[in-house]
Amino acid sequence: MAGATRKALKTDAANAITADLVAVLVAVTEGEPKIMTIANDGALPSGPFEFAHRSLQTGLRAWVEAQTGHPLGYVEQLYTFADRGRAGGAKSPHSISISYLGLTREDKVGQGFEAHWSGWYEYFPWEDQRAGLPASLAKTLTSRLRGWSKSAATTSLQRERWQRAAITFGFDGREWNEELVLQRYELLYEAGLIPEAVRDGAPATSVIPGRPMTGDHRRILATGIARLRAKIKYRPVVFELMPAEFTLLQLQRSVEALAGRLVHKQNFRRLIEQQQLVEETGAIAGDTVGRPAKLFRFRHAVLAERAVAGTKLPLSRT
Amino acid sequence: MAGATRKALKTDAANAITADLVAVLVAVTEGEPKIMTIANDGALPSGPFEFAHRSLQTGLRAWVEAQTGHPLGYVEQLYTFADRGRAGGAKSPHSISISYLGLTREDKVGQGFEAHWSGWYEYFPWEDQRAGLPASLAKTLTSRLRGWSKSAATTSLQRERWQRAAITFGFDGREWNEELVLQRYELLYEAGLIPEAVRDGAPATSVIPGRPMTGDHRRILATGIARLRAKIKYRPVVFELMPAEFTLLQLQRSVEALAGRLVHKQNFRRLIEQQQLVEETGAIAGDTVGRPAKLFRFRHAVLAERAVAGTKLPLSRT
DNA sequence: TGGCTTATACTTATCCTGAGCATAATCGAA
DNA sequence: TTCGATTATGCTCAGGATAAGTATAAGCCA
Repeated sequence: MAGATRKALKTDAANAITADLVAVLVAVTEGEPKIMTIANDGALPSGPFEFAHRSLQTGLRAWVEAQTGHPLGYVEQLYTFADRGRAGGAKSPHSISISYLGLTREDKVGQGFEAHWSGWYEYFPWEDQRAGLPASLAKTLTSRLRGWSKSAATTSLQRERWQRAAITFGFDGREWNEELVLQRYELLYEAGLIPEAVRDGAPATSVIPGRPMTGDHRRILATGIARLRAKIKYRPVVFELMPAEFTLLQLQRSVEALAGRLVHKQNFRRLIEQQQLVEETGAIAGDTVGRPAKLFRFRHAVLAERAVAGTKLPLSRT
Repeated sequence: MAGATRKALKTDAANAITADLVAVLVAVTEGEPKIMTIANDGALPSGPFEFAHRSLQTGLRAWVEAQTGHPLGYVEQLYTFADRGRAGGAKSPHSISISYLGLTREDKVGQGFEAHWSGWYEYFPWEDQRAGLPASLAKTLTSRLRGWSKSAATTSLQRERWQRAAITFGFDGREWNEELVLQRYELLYEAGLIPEAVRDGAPATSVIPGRPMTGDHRRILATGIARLRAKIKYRPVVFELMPAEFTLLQLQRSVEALAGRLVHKQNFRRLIEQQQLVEETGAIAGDTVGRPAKLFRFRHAVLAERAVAGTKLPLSRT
């Protein structure tokens, strides 16, 4: 073991690999969450980690800025995986993908770039539960997943499969858990219900709606969405996605867009205000219907004042 | 950008690197959290990722089993970083470290290996708040951190530094947050109060207690502890560290050992039981002082029944 | 038997959360 | 001008979760 450790410290040319940096870049515009995509919206932006980069994050920031023409704000690492077996043949040169979640505003993106913004629910239609699922999609999901369950060999396996589907998708009167984005994607993959599964060799059944992506990119996107949905509840990261000034309803709509579900308006306001996450600018929002709303800005001081502070979701059942 | 993407898909020999797998292996024995260490307890076990490994996790499992003689149970990825600049010269071959958190039981480790178990509080004495800090350590910490704050150039910078110290360490009557392990470590590093900082070029001040490690290993350990402390609250991972049968007090002691703080006994039991995390075995613990306790086992069924279930910490202020 | 230790059942006060009602302020159409 | 639609905002209320404490049970040992 000490031998193994020492060996790792030398250059081991035989085990040399390359590293790719993959970015899930998120913005929210008019209550819709967007992600930056390339390759005709079929891939997440990604670039190689090069020697010139001083660190992984530096590398990521460097080429994201080169792509969008604007600096990246909040960045956090998502996951690292080795993609042999999937992309490329079994004997292809090894490569590692290191994925990141980045938050910006859509208006920060420059012109003249191949990259552009797509709505993230195009890739995960079932994740948008704000208005409930379209009846057709709901029907498709349940019937296909029930079919998959039934196709298991033994009764107990069948029960197990259905239980898993019911938990992740909130069937049988269970609650919908918006954080299980990745679990839902993986379940659908296993069940062979998405194009990527068919591409990777699953029997070609009819596939459910939702735009696929190259390689593992939709899985990475799922990871990013899940992370973000979890994070807004205990860290004030939504504000990275908001303009400098906003109304409480705009803030609420952004949170709802990310979480994919509606929240109780009054309780939402109570939480935001009692946590002192925002302060009034004194100005009033123009061009609105109904009673005009006060404008607020994020109180950057909270970052220094407290270790934790989030936007809990006061969920509404309606 | 499309160019950059395509470039990443080819082998770029010039940017080839090697990847190391680093493990934070945790066990809890008699109410003390332990980690597996090598190199005279100065390093975490680590091994190279090799072509023979089908995936990163497979690689990790492979050589951990080779080291301990026993299979690894729960494993989760922690963080990936490129270590140029720190270890090795600026022009040394690039290498990436991918770190993992693994949970086992101490009795599972075989004999005849260099690796062995050390208490994790040897590396982070200030993280054990179960009996409060030893007065001497508490005094050292506050005075050194106050000194660091005072050494800032401007008054506002001084205030900022002290506020940060107060938040992460719970000074000035603030609450101690057991999850801020990494933030505390990084603060101490910045303040030049730990050996690693001096090694990396900080002015050689007198250093606070706590055993250092090679390279970034203590930082990785901090990441692992933080992750585990957060995770036990919403996923039933403590049970990975428990024997098959245990009393509720033993379970409580394990949780307290990991969290570094005490919990309210009665409320702890209520939480565990109402969540139906455990079931009675029917047996009674022997060789105890006081009234004998019932033995329990983990209800593995909860993993299938629910998406989330944790061991919330009913903290006691005493 | 009394004292020590741990286990376990209950009680209580407080705070948090979900939910709903009521009122205010604006615009536009009748 | 008034009514309705729409959004903003203040307030109440019931139920549940939480923190903390009290009380009792069941062993061991001197």
